[in-house]
Amino acid sequence: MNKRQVQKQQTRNLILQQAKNCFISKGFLNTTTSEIAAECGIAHGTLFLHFNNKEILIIEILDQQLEIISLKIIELIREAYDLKEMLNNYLDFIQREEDFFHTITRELPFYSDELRRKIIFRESLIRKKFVKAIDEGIARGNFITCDSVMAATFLFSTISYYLSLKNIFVSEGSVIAKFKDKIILTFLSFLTRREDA
Amino acid sequence: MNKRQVQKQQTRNLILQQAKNCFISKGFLNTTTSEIAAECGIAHGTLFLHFNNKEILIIEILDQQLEIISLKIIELIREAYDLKEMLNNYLDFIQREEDFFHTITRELPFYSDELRRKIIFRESLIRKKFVKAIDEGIARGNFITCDSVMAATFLFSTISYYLSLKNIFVSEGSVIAKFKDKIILTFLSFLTRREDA
DNA sequence: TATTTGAATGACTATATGGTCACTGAGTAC
DNA sequence: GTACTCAGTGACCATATAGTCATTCAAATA
Repeated sequence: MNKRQVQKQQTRNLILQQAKNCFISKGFLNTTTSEIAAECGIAHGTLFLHFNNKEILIIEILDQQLEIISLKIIELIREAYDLKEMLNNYLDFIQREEDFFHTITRELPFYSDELRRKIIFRESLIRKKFVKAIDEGIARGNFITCDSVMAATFLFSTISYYLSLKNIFVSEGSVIAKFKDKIILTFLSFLTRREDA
Repeated sequence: MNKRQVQKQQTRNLILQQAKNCFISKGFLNTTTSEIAAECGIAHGTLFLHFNNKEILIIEILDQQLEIISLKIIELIREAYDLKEMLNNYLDFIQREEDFFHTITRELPFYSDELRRKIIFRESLIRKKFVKAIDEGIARGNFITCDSVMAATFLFSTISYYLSLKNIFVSEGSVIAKFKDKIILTFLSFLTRREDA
């Protein structure tokens, strides 16, 4: 690569980096291309030299982030030895990247079909692990018999609910931190079969 | 009321009526004031003669609708003799007004604080009825002991989830109709204590 | 009938924002 | 060293949309 190509690559990376920061803190919908350019210290027009339009930029960043994040999550889940620990690891991770998840969850209903499909696909991979864990619990007789897919939907919906309306529940700090224990406890009490009492 | 006052009132009502239709079918955020005016067959400026700004118009309509709807729901719930029937009545009603609920649920995270507070408040009244029903079930020994508020959150989150992402689950028709039975069945199986099997 | 009132008009403004393009100047190729 | 290339520029454009205001004309009033 000659000087020019290196420079171009650097600018491209700079845009991706700054855009990611903007998107995470303000959301995809509320970040303007001018803002991103300003944040990078480049001209507004330069941005469109590297990315034909805003949507393409968003998709590239989202793809990148989703890939990284979903792999990490699946890794964390795999390390767990039961549903409780899986949930713990999962929620811990979401908490660490809460701004990102807050943005995605809140804006999801407004994304283009393509963007939505990408997000839902990644989530479905993670969700499958939970469904499998529930199925195993049922097979072992530890959990009540129920529709495991629907059970997972109850779980993921609840997490999404807290994430998307985060501002209602906490003025600052993490919603997930605040409700993690209760979510886990309640969900497990839903599933767990008790003979006693 | 003289002719002028009558005319003014009629125009005002016309705006409220048409704006409501627009808002329900397209959402509050995606409906423009010009559209509403066009739909009413009045000049754009006339709208601001009756409502100082868009937000005020939205709030008035939302207040109206929420009041009507939440009273009806509470009525329907009261008629039910157990949680299952409550849920059935509740979901039937949501299904009938699904466009409205779809819009509200999807856009909620983007509303102003005031708008959000109004919606959440109404929902909380309905939610309380369910919490109470769960508490009674627990007291009677029919339901497992659990955090009833959290249990209700799982329920309402799941309903919101299907409503807000409706387009993913059905290309046309009602999401609620599609998932109603499964939601009820799963939620009840979560709560119900079983000694058998 | 003459004067005042006020509902309604619609052209206009202000602002935001995604995207374009003619131009510049440093880097590259010969 | 000269001609060419292309990353970068920033003024500009198109569009959307909430909100304003001077003007109009029918209704109310005296």
